[in-house]
Amino acid sequence: MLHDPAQLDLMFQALADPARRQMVDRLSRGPASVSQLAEPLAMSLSAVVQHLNLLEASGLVRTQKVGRVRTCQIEPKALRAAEHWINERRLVWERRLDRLGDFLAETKDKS
Amino acid sequence: MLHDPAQLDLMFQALADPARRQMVDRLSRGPASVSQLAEPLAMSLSAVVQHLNLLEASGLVRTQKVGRVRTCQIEPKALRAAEHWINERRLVWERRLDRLGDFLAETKDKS
DNA sequence: TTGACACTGAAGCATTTACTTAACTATTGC
DNA sequence: GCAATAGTTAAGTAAATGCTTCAGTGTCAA
Repeated sequence: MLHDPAQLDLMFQALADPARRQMVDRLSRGPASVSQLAEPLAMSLSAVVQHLNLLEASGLVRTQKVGRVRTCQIEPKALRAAEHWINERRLVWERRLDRLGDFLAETKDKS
Repeated sequence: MLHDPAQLDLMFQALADPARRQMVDRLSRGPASVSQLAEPLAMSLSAVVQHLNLLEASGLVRTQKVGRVRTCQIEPKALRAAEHWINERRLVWERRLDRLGDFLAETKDKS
């Protein structure tokens, strides 16, 4: 379910926005309420809630409401999925380059 | 220069689109021309060029034109930068959880 | 040199995004 | 109870995005 392309789509889209990345950054240092998340951002609380909803839909952030405060925290599994996608592609490419290097070295030896 | 926030912004934004991720995926398996990139995509060549320009501006893809064909390839350094951003945040969070776990285990011992 | 090929660029258009404000609900502390 | 707090929801809007089509520009091959 974590490698579901639709979910991956939501995650990368969520990470595409600077404000949302700032929120993720803040949350990486520990849980926070909606207002705490909003504090450093130059936008209305409402806008922050909308960003937060996206982050939650993407699976990157999990929240729970106790009383009137909603506490947010990072979901490292989701982060790992995005990380994994990138890593995979990079490795495929780099292995390719290695093989190419080996091939060139070999043909050079034989010349 | 790779951790320049503006560049990071462009990279995540570039990765947010499914078509562009598909292009990166294709390129991870080896270089390709614009038409080759376009082939599996259900959109005009022109649209593909526009996506490609974004990918190039983000630093994720490098291209060079020889004669009339533009050959594209992945820039693994850029991929690594995006990967690194995510990894960093995830690790900070997970280290936090570990410390919290240690703390809880300790206080439990003392009870 | 002529026609096909591989793009490129500009203009236009529909949709989505990132906000805003304003009105509202549910908790909490006094 | 009542005001302040914390968040939610809806509606509206301006700008950005992801396309399209069409009219090019070079390059190559016969």
